[in-house]
Amino acid sequence: MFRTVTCGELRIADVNKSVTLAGWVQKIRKMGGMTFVDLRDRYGITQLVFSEDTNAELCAKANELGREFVIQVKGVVSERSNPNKNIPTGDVEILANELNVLNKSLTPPFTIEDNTDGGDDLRMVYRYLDLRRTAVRKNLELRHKMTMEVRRYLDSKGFLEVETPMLIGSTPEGARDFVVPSRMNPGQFYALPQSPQTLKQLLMVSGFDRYFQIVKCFRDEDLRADRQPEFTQIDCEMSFVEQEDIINLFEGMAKHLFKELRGVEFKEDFKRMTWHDAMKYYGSDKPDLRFGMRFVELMDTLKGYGFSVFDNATYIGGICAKGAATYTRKQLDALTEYVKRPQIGAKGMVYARVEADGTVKSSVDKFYSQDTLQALKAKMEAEPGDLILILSGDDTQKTQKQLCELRLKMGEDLGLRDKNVFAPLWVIDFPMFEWSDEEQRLMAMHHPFTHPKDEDIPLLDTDPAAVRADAYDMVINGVEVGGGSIRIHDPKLQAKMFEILGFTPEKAQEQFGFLMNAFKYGAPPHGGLAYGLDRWVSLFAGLDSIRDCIAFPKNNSGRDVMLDAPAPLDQKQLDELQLDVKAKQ
RNA sequence: GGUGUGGUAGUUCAGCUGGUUAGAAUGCCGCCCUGUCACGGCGGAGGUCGUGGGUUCGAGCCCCAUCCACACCGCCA
Repeated sequence: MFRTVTCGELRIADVNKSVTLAGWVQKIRKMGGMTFVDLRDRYGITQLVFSEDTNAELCAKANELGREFVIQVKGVVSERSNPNKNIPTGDVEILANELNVLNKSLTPPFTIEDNTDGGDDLRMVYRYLDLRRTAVRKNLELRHKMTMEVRRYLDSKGFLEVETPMLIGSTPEGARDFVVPSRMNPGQFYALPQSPQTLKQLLMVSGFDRYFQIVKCFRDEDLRADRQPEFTQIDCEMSFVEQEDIINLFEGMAKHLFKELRGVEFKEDFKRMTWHDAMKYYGSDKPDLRFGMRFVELMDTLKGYGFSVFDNATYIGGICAKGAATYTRKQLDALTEYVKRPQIGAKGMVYARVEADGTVKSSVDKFYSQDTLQALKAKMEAEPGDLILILSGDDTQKTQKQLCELRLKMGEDLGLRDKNVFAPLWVIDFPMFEWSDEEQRLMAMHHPFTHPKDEDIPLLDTDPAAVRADAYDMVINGVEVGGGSIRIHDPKLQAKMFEILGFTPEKAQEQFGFLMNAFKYGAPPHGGLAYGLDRWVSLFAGLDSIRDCIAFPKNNSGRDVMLDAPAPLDQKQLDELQLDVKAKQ
């Protein structure tokens, strides 16, 4: 045994015990005749004391230690004369009588502390050192706890965890696949799953009526702070259920997780909002409901008064920022610049302040009488001290998206996006399809197996773009933490979907024949959902990036800077795979 | 594919209108210090200013190209 106790467990009650500890040297404080060493492992920090009076030779040895040396210490637990209230072990220290250096260490390139001096880049290169830091380790501990609670909850509800293969076939639709060449089948490729979607549906056909899996998924698309090329889903599917059953069960799971991991109890049902309302009032299919500032449509109020920008607009919308009338001209100009950035793309912004006396002062005063501005105030339900911000444009959806960005920015600036406040909701009734300019055809908004709303099925023939789906997303604080749908289990309806999506019957058979054939053998009605584990954990941990809750994440361009992957292959490997690599342009 | 921000000591950053020997903090090394816990004191070492080119009497600073990182747009059923 290298140790009898960890560095986080000794207390005042342990005084006079002889113990052996092992861990990393966090810090050495030399005081002349005595030396203090902070010994760290993942459980905590324990102070070791070496004194010239007691053992000069041992004290000299301790003075030779460096940061991150791995050592083993034997000694006696003793009460401190000066306790440290900041750490749980602060009442005791170890009077060392034996010191073994198990391994030396180079000086690490950054400090292993909560407030490290290391930048993101460097910490990723030395991720194994970064993971020694409490702040990062806590995130992985939370992740562990979360997967344990998920398994506990779903097991209690009768779900079976079933593994599905990582090497599967490429499917059209959706994201770009990561592919793996097959040596035994030259010129052919596996694809890594974007999700186990079709496999879990096959499990439903097999009669596993409650399935789940905590599983890696792979999508070869450009990355963001909340997107990794490989990420983890809590993937679930159920048979003999309707949308309501799924929503209830997984809302229950969300509540369970909030309670167990954050101590937050939701007594009420989560809000539900149709996709249509989410777009209308928030300009987003994942609205952040931690604050108000709902959009108010102002076409009737402001159009037709000679202000050509509004007169020519097909959409005019405003938000009311409570108490923000104190914004200076400089701040308003900065906001205007913000929405005019190419990423947002607004042409400009109109603002109106409600003064203390109730009058409205706007940036377009010369076009509008005070009466009209008072009508604006009434429509916006604005009060003295409020600031009204207005965007307009000739593309309703685009303008609403811009207004959404402005709303989020104002929410941020006014401190309304508190990380310790959670506002969950279900967004329901998604459109079945969306038009793709690139492909010049309708694409499935969720995926091609999504069941249309029964009452909209007739529209499949007449107006497919108007069809709504039995699809639902769970959104918390403006983050899509999960989503799912009722699936089609009728092969005829599925064939019709493929037809609308532009598949010939032959192509559909080639790509999805396995699924459609399976459905011929008695597919139960089924549906499911997948939660994004990484997003949940980062939400619970209050992180800005999901990278911080992944042990070994990839950077912005999909590289693992620690392993230096991806990398070229040896010619020998390429030959085996019968692959030719084009020279880089 | 696009937009923006950044790249200076081991690390995090400052560096003015282009002008002497490029600074601070922290880390590291040495000496001192017997109750520290962000210990303290004194001293020291440490630089391809991302890379390549250009403008200039003179470039960390200006221009062009390029690489890398981060954020975002497109993209991500």
